Amino acid sequence: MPQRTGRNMTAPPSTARRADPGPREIVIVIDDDAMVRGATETLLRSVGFAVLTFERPQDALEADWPDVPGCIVLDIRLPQFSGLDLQRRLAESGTATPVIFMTGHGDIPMTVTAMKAGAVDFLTKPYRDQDLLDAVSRAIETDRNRRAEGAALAGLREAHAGLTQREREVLEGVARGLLNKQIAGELGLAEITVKLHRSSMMKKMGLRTVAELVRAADLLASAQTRV
Amino acid sequence: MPQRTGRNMTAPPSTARRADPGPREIVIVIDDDAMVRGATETLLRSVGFAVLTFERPQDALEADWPDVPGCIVLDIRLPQFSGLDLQRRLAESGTATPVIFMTGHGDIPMTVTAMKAGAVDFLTKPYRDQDLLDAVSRAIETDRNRRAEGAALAGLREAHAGLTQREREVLEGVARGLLNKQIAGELGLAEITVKLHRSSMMKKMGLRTVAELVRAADLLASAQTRV
DNA sequence: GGCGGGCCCATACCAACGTATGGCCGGGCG
DNA sequence: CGCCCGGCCATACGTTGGTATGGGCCCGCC
Repeated sequence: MPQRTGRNMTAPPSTARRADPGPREIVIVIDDDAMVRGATETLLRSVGFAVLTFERPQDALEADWPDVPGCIVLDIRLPQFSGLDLQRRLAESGTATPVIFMTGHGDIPMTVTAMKAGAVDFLTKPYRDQDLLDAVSRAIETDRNRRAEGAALAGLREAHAGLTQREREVLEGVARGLLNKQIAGELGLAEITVKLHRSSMMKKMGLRTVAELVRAADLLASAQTRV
Repeated sequence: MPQRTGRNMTAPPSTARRADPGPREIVIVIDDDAMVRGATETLLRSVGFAVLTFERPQDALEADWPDVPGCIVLDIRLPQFSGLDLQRRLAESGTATPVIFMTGHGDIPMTVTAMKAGAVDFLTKPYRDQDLLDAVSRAIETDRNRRAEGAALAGLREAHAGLTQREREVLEGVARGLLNKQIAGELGLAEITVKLHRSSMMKKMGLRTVAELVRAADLLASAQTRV
């Protein structure tokens, strides 16, 4: 393989504005210590991860990363606001990228808070390189699964948004296992009208069987209530 | 309300062999320090929990607790084997009762291991009484939900076990959204035969709609793969 | 041997589903 | 204004689902 310009990023030489196809996997590293940032970046790059480093968590929040599987590695003690704050803010902004904490002087309550908030791992400095690599690999695998589910859900939500109100009502009735006749009764419609909405709804949602519809409706409902 | 014999357990004066209706909620306390056991038991009883205390984790494993919502509170450092071992053994034996750790001299890696293994909380001594009570309340609530789901699942599994092989095959086909005709083709049967198995299966499973069936089948399948 | 249960199939009938076609209404839009 | 679209309903027809009834086969158990 020929060498690229300078960095070992796997990006085409075309436009360099934004990460277009982007790297395959990315690790966001946040630490106020430049030495740590450099060492961590070197380590992660050596095994093929793309890396973005930030000194301050605010910078990481404002930057937009490539939309590929990844994870965040950060010290729990950081300038401005703590790693726990960042974790919370990320969750609030809908970013569910897995978070790995590392710290040299953390305490147990802090650890418990971080883990309960969904951190996938918590490393104590000094840690072995392999420990970080293992944790990052697991976290990225987690993110990959999360993204697969999220993509399916996003497609469903988009299709659901394209439904008319009536179609949504019929969808809900079918998912509850009601007969067309019963749905018609609830909505004050004729049975034939329900059939029409139902047929149109199934087309728009790309569903072909009641089984698919039930699963899709449950996915939408659970995502609704979780948020 | 008249006072009972001596203890403030809500048990009828009939047979005292085993906890028949049992207390409403139970907390298992495991600690090698008799003072801690006593103090913790007093605290928990004062707010209405039933409490069982054990000095050694082995005792807790061998004892059988009343089958009511509850949780386990234990020190992470214990004689014979550690709290982490106990947590693992409980999981292996199918007991998913929530675990709360408390410790005076734990370290972060230990905390991380415990949390990743599913501990619901991790208290550091000295803790405030209220912290323990809060953690216990949350854990019991978790257990209550887990039990509600488990009971529903157990009923499903029992019904599923009562099906014949053919009925299970038909169930699986219906859950995949296949037509009776298609199921018949896959199984090399006549369509009418599939209808008969299907009808019998729905009766045995206590299901009345395809929607219910799909959800039941998915629950069974997910529980299958998780174990 | 009889008896029950699982398994298989056939005929028959009704209910529910799905689709097509046509008609009516109201509102937004070029 | 005409047109389209969403919503509503009707008739009609073919498919699928659900149940009942009756029959046959095999096997284990009392």
